Amino acid sequence: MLIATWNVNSIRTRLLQIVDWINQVNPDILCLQETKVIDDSFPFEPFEKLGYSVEVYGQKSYNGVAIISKIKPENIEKGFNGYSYSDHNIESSLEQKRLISADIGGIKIINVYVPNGSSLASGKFDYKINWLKCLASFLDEQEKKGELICLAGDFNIAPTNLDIHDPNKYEGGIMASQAERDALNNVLKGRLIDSFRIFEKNTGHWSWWDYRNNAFELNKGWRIDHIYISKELSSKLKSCVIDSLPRANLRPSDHVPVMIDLSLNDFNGDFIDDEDNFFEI
DNA sequence: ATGGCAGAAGCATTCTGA
Repeated sequence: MLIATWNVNSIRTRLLQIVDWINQVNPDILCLQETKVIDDSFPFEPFEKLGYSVEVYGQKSYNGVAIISKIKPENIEKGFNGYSYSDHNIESSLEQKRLISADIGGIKIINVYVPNGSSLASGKFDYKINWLKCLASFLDEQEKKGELICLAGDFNIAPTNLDIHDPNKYEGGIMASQAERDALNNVLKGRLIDSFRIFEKNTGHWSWWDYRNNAFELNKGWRIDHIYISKELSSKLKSCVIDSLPRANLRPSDHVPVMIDLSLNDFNGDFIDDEDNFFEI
């Protein structure tokens, strides 16, 4: 079962590129972030024509997440459980549309768009840390229920200095601070593992390149898009790849897809092995 | 320290992102 995540930076602007990518790769589940559209205006038809179910949680102009899945998702939840807010200074009525989760093929798929935080001195940074505390509470609740988890999305955090093209320049700053890494580790709590690092121990692998300063051409990127899975699923993990090719498209998203392949005995969909179609820069 | 590039809203320019 192929599970992918992609911050597309506007579903409407990127629609044809996303459909092309689906046709090439044939993922079973695709988690999208930064759809930037209200639910009534989401382009459902192109995905439904390809046989996918579409679940969305969007808002005007900013944020927005969606799950595209061959198997019909069940127990769809949009945002955090109410209890998660109360301890962490986030009003549910002010919630930004950054999380959607569902049960698919026996796994709890949790699709997140973690706030960027702007800079460490910004109020947005406090929001980011509080949002990650809510996410930790949300995962505690899933763990209590005994769920097998796949937590995928744009985390806006480089987990280690190996995940930054120039750590000397950026260490301690936004997306690379100890406070953010601590907050992320408090979500993972050792119960979730970074799929990509099962297979690749070296630096030089990025999922995001700034639009500015020819960052992609110079390969000055960051690895901030991640797929974390329950430890119990690790024996099922066949691969994790970053498909950097879409970043070379005309009018690309600044992020590229990340995808894992899980071999699940009880999965009743198609098994496609597309590893040969992926390249690392 | 700042800008650079991109998208949305909406029609000039501002806000936001990372």
